Amino acid sequence: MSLTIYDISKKADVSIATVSRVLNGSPKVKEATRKKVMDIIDEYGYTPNSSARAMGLKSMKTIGILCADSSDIFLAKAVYYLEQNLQAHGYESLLCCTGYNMDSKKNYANLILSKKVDGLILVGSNFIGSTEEENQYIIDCSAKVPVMILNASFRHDNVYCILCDDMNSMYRATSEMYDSGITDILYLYDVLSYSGKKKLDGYRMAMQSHHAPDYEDLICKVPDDCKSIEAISDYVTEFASKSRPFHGIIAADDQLAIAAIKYAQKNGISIPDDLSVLGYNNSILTHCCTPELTSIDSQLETQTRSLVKTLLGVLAGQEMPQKTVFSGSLIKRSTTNF
Amino acid sequence: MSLTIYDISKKADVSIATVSRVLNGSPKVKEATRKKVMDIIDEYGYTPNSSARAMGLKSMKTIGILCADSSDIFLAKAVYYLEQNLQAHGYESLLCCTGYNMDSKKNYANLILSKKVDGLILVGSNFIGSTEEENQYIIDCSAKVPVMILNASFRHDNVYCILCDDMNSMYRATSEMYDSGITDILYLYDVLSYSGKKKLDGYRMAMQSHHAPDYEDLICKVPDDCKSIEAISDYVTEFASKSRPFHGIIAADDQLAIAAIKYAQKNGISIPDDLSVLGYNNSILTHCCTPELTSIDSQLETQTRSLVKTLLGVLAGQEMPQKTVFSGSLIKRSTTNF
DNA sequence: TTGTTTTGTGTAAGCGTTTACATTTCATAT
DNA sequence: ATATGAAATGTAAACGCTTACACAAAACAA
Repeated sequence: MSLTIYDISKKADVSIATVSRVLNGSPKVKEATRKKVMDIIDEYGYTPNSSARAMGLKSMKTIGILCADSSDIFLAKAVYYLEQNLQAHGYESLLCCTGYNMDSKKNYANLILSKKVDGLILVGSNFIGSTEEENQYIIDCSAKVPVMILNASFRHDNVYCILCDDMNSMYRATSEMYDSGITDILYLYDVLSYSGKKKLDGYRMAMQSHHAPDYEDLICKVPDDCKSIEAISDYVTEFASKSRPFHGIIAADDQLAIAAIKYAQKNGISIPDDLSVLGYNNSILTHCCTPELTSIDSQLETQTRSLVKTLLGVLAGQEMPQKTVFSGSLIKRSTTNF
Repeated sequence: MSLTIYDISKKADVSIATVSRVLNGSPKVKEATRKKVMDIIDEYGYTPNSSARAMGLKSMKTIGILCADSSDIFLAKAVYYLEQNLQAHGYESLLCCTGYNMDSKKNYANLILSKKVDGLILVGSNFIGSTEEENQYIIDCSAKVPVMILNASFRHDNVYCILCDDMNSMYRATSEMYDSGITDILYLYDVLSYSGKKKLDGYRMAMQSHHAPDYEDLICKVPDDCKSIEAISDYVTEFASKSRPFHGIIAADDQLAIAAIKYAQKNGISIPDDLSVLGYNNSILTHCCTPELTSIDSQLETQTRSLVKTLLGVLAGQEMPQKTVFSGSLIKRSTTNF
């Protein structure tokens, strides 16, 4: 059995309060005592029990992280950065992957409602907005702990959002492609999460403001059952066979963009001469294809740093901005000419 | 402030023991009482405090997961599967990313030694073997909780290993390439983790058993500072300019293989006609390049399922196999001819 | 009825900490 | 020496839960 603070106190011939003080770096301990206690601790290898500690402190020093699927390249990066940041500030993280089917939200109910966490981070915009019930859920959580949302906006007390201005980023990127002379741009997306909607809005806004005709015909939604790159590229092929010609594809994420590249390659379309392709997220996938993929970087690392900073501020009782917006930047590679 | 079991007991006009029993599904509660308590709980939205619960139960129902970098594609998948499996069995997971620099092992010391976890999972073979001191660390941990190691072998009491027979997988893949007529095969690797060593051994063994001449000259270690795909492919170009010709590249993981493909493309070498390329892990990257990458699948999902099953068995006091080995399978795509 | 199980519920101790408050020790000023 | 206050340490309650044990109620047998 593990040693307790009590065992240490006896061995060191002091009270448990003193041991606790040493452990917590209280200034009111004589140097000699501190050393004596520390020596015993080192010798016997005592480590505090954090459940007990949590009871005493009424805080777990733990943050819950909810994300749909931590094996998704983008989300995995986000989770990783968050984890690193939290750890650097003495917090642990409790990861919980909810999956995309929102009805199984009881899954993560467990975590949050067991309220051992001091705060909650929702990673990815797919937590927002599908149904009223879901939003209510976030509100309920925010009643117990501060809720941080990465990559989506949600206005409510005790809810803080850190995000990239996806709409604007997409607007600018689309405009840039348009201005370079490509006026028939296909927009490729799958699920319409919060940020998914914003991106689509950005595309639409850009096309509209350039008076592009009938761009709605070039908006291609990949069916839900097309998950693999191959299936997506097949779907694009099918879509292209029925739609009017296009010379640009803007995809809602890098994986879709890769599928677009595959589509072009299978159909003998040359990139970027006959077709420009643009991805989103600037993930490692951009380097894996040939030509390498132009993509929009949403500054994920900066966002996560800001998120943790905000969260710590909130936990410390400070007033913090409820919404922090970063702007994405276009990383030009070889699937585009501009 | 959150409600406690005490509040509920008063509202329901029963004792806290009864509430606790209801909560824990004890059979010795009258149906009427159970309903009364449940109604109150639902009405007021009580949720148990898991720190307190952990103190009572002397178990956190939490498993610590240690991995170097959860944003690595392979590790992220592993972590995800583990998380899912644990959750399905009522356990939570505490993720801790240690980074690759082992001297900062104090980082994860925190986690384990705070022993709130019921078990520990080490994800990835880079936890094993570099130094004696590191191994000692694992032994120390295993004295407190069962230690599960994914993807590496380590023989010790209370340590359980689940892994893929990387050596054999690599041996078979190399042999298959060799037998297809490609006898000058370059082996590309970066860090030599436990499984990294095994893979290299497998390559060597295959080359040796086929009496391939001077294959040691074709073993290419990427320097530690070559992290990006681009840097790696440049390094391969440089290596190739000095080495004798080769017509196959076997890489220790998919990312290295992608870099190999990039090398070929930059130098006008046609894949698979002039050069066959083989990756490892069968990650999503295999679908991103053109031609698509032949790779070895190490059955990660099966492994993780087995790991969790073993862990739960150990926690339940059952006798469990200390070592479970799966074998990888070659997934043939278009970077190879065989 | 009375005694004997069986079943359901309550009481209280314990889990390992933190910390307000009480107490002791010690240095300094008188 | 003695009083005084500061510094160091100890005592004990609290945190919210589980559970062994004690006890009461209900069900059954005689």
